[in-house]
Amino acid sequence: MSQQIQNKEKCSRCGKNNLVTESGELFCSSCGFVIAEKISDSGPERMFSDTSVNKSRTGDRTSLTRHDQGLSTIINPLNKDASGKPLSALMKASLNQLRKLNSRSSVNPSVDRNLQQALSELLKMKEKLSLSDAVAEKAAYIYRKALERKLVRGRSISALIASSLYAACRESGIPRTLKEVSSAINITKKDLSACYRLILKELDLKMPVVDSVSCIAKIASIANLSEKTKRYAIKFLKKAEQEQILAGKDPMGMAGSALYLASIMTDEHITQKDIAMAAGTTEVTIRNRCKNLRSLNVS
DNA sequence: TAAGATAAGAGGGACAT
DNA sequence: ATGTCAGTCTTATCTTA
Repeated sequence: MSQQIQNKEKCSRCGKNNLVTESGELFCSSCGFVIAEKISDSGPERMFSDTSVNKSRTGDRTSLTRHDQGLSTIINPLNKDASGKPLSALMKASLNQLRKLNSRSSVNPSVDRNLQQALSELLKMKEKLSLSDAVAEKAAYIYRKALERKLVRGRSISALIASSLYAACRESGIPRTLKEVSSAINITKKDLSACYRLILKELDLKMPVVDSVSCIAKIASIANLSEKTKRYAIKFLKKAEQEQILAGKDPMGMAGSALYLASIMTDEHITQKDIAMAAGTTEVTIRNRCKNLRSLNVS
């Protein structure tokens, strides 16, 4: 899902004409300079089943705040996914079930109430985590599927909607950690991850592994690191990928360590503590990952 | 003060029972 | 369904340069 979209502007650092947007960040594919984060995705993201097709992307809120007026807007009848590709037969089938659920829920006060509460929580989280509408839409969609599977029974709405949002982030390749999401809605990381795994299992979702390279941009901007350092860090990660030492490791930890080692090479002194803070992990983890990474020869 | 080392504890996956 | 096992990450504490 992480398609790159070319942009016409020039990079303000290297001047080249290679700006792309990916994972909600606008950056230069030549030098890696990040021009803006959290920009709204310019790709196709919604289709409308009603007649008002020409709504501006940046205009009014649409389906998210209209849960009480008509759920049908969120599931378009075209059987296309967010990027406009046709859906698989399996997806079509589940969409049909979902439409049935929607038509039923308008006369089912309990489901309706649940949705209202979940969506208002979702909006809060979306603001706190600075996420795009597209991700929120995706999260709402996942949540409805979870509702349909009766996954709320015995679980808190907060946990379920939070894990839906986390899943949406993962699917979109936007780096948000379990920790960030869980603290945005005041549930424990443990609950969130348990709920997230349940959703993956029950809904049979397949998530891409978090790309540690995309974590680099995030950490580096928090820690104020130079482009040069970032480039070295990416080299480290590429090498690490070849050597297959990335598997099973926390991507934020890997990215943080790569940046740390890179910052030594570029004489850009940053402490392990600061890196760990920026990466949302601990110094110990940074050190352990560094041990793995040090055996690699990157020049 | 920063970095390295060590140990205890938690949570989750794989696998067997 | 439940238990065990190996591997990972986190937290806390101590040592080293």
